[in-house]
Amino acid sequence: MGIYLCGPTVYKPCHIGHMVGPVIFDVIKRYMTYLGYQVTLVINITDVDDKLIAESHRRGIPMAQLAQEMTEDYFRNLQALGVDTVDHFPRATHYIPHMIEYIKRLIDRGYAYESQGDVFFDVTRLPQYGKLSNRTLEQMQGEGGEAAAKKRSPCDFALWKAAKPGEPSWPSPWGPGRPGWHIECSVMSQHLLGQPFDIHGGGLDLIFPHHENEIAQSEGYSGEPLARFWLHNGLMRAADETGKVGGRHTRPLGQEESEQEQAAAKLSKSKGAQPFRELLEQFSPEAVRMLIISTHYRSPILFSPEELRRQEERLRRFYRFFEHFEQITGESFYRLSAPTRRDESPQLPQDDPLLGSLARLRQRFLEYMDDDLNTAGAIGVLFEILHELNRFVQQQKLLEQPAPEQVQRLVQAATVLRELSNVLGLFRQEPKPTGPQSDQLTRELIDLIVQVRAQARREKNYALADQIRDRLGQLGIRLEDHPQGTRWYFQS
RNA sequence: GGCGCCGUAGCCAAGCGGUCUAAGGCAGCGGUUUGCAAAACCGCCAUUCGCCGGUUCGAAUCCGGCCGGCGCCUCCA
Repeated sequence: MGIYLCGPTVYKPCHIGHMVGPVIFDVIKRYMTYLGYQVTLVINITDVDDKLIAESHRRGIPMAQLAQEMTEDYFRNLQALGVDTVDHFPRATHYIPHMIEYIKRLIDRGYAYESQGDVFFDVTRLPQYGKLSNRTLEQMQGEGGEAAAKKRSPCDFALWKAAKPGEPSWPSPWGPGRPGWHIECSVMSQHLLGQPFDIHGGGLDLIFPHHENEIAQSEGYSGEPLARFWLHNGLMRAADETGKVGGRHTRPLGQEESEQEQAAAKLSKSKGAQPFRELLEQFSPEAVRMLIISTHYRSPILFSPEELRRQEERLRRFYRFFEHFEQITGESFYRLSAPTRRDESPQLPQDDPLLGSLARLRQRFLEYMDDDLNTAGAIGVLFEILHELNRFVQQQKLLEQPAPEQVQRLVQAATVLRELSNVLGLFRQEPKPTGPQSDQLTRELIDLIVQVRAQARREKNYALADQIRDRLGQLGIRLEDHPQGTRWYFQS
């Protein structure tokens, strides 16, 4: 099974919006693999483009260097998020000869024409043009500006652009130039996955013109469909000035809309588009993954710091259990080995109250995933599983006096959580403390203070102990006293 | 103007014709527990799904209108 996702144009550091598609498709690949499919996942890198040229001129560095830097930024961010299921990251500039051959064939077949060193796709030759985005040539304005004069029809789009002085270029039968925006996806997807392949994905904003034009090129080239299924993810939007997440903005009837009430806007058009690596200084990558998959993939996601904090809070419920689990069993939850395939998952005894319940919850999780990748519903089930596990720990007093046979049942039950959270790419390793003050010295100093406080508590000097806890709390460090000792963590 | 999406509790969010007097989470409120907190556990927190009509034995779910929000319409994931 072949999947192709449109990746970034690497001219600026990527923001959180660029992470939505990769996380969703990472989950898709994980789930499909879990179901037993052999999946090849491709995400392309567009490393030649007008915006790259403009940015490289502005910064006074070669386009290739800019692209390399931004590609590395992109890879680092994907890695932080645990997106490690991608098989190929083809780069447009590595496919120039393929593209030239591809364009030549389109000209030969009468779908493209050369004009003053540019090559354009002739959309009038393809009656079905516009079928993906449900629009017709009559409805469209087409592109104005300087390119318009060279085109037969205003809706024709560039396959090859003649180089202007000072622009990076490659030799071609039509003179030195560079590829147009859409051609790399047609060429690289065909090269790596064949045509048609199974799923083509991208942001909702790419349906037109990008994907429409890919279809035109690919169908013009071979007469075959490009992809069997199209999957477009909702866009991430930034919350408004007030930081309010709610998009409804109810106000008393008759009251005028005030200046401040600006609606949430698309990230690329707002100041919410902070470089992703800066965001990671304040929030854990797992919170970002959680945010992305807590909404159905086709819906827009509202981004705000408040929302990410909420995700951190949700995750902490799981982390606390994992700590308890390790205390009880002596094993790390993160390293539990669990079935990696749906059909390898063992039958759990229906008559066991705990394990029978887990079996039903597991079933519900899978039903959600089968239903158009309802990750939000599936995560809801994960919380119900967590609740069952916590309840069992409480009822059996496993932290105080763990009976071996009950511990064994807990491990079996937790293995179900391990199996299912793997499918979502969650909890794959122990979370690192995040926050600007999370360096090692700080952590050791906090450990020291906590030890001193423990001594005070032993001496029943509760006034001092409480004062330390309060003051640390003011610094964003939260303490929890457990029978087994004190746990602390940063709270952003 | 054209094409399309959305409106569920204070907030986020699932639900897509009956099992919905609507999952799950955040926040909040009681209780168990705790030196006190926190966490965990027990319980509470939308008879109602933007508004108005219609279809149906039955609607948050389908249709129409209205109100409100958002995206795309040539280079944004």
